[in-house]
Amino acid sequence: MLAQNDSKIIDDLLQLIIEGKYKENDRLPSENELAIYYNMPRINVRNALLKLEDMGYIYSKQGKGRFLKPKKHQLELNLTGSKSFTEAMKHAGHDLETQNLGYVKVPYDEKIYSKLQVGQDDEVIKISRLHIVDSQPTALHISYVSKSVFPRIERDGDNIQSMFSYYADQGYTDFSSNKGCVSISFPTSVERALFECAALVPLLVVESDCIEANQNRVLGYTKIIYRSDLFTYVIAED
Amino acid sequence: MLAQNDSKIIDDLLQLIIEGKYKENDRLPSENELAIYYNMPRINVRNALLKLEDMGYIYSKQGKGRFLKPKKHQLELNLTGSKSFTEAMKHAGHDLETQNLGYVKVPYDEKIYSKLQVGQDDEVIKISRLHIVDSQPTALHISYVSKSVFPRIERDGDNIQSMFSYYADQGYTDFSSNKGCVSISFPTSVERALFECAALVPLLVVESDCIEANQNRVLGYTKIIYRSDLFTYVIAED
DNA sequence: ACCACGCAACTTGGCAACAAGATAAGCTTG
DNA sequence: CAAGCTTATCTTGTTGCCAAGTTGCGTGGT
Repeated sequence: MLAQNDSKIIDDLLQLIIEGKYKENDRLPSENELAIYYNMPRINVRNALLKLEDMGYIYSKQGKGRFLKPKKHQLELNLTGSKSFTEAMKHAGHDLETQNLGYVKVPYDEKIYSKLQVGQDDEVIKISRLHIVDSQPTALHISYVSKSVFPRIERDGDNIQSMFSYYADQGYTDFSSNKGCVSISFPTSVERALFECAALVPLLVVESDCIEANQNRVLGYTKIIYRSDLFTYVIAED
Repeated sequence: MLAQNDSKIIDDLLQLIIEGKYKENDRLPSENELAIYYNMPRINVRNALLKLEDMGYIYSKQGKGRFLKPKKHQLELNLTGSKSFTEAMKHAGHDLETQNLGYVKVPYDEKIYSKLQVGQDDEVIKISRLHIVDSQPTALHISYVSKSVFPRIERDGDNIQSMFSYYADQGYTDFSSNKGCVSISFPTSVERALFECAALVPLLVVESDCIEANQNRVLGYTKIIYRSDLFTYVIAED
């Protein structure tokens, strides 16, 4: 599909949307109107519009039409900041709720076990929390910790809200998190359900270790998944 | 489209692809095979596969089948680094070529003019360069400078390879770039052609000012657009 | 005059039938 | 026997038709 047949219409509509030519919940031109205007079969127009819907820009109602989805207001997030996500959101005056999604024992996985610097005979627990900012699910924190470092994790797992607080509770007071690797991915259907987002909304994934300062021991490995369309990320010192 | 009919198949295939169950250029199951397996009409399977194609994971050949697209090897890029993109790539031992895509005078735009701190009567020039790393277009640098700060820009515009070098050439030796705002977007058809990428490959956009240290004057405003699937971004000190 | 019903003209949603390209097996012909 | 053509059967690509939901207008009865 080198020369795509629906790229022109996507370009045009996207530009109109980004320029703000449509207001929230405005009706877009119908499939037939666009088909006539661009002189192409309706199915191509339709595919273009479905793509825009999957990207999260518009929604559709059978029998009525297609409409501009209200734009979520953007949160500002400092990727280089030393503040945790929780602190940063609260500091910016947002209403924050954290849902603990429970924990599971993960089967042996080379990448995760080596990140935690534990042997294959150790047990690794995965703890997931969903952060809801101003009633909007925005970030999913997935942390991996080993049972050897946190023996009581299976008792505490369901109640943890912030990993950093838990580390401190367990006696690890001096630790640092090296914000590490950033990548972009698309949501799985589970993530899509949690974030209440469309299928093609890109996610920004930040992976980082948390290292205890004194003994240089790895406390945990955390993957933070952000809905990329809700944030403007900032790279700068605090 | 709350309950999507093609999400299961996308989930499954994406997991198989990411886990590496298919080798490069391996043939995936045909539309009919998947339709029978998932017990859904072929068109739904087809739409799912087209989505994967647009995401850049697979390619198709009429009459033959669908195949796993070879994965580009990932470049490492330090977002917080003080090195310029050019320096960073060369330093990592990559073959780098920069194509100057020419310059144009831009019509008045509030955001750009205010970023450059120039009046509406000033002229602003947009200079675009495409960076090709190991024969692969990877990043697009778009810089805006004003004619009042760089009077000779229209003579030099076509030959600039690196903005930083040009700033230095023009006598501005002490300047700093605050890597600022990061966001994710999708390519326009022009960008898609330049990057030789699929329609739904997310782009990572980094916007930054360059400020002259002595007089605190804004030299230029630069937007760097990266193909997000070619990089693993790193956030850390050099 | 006014209300109710129905029909017509729109909207998006879904799908089946057909077209076109590729490949391999089998038949025909020299 | 071998070369070349045909055909059957795979693959993906395209198109057109009909279903379903919504709205509004017009008509007919009260």
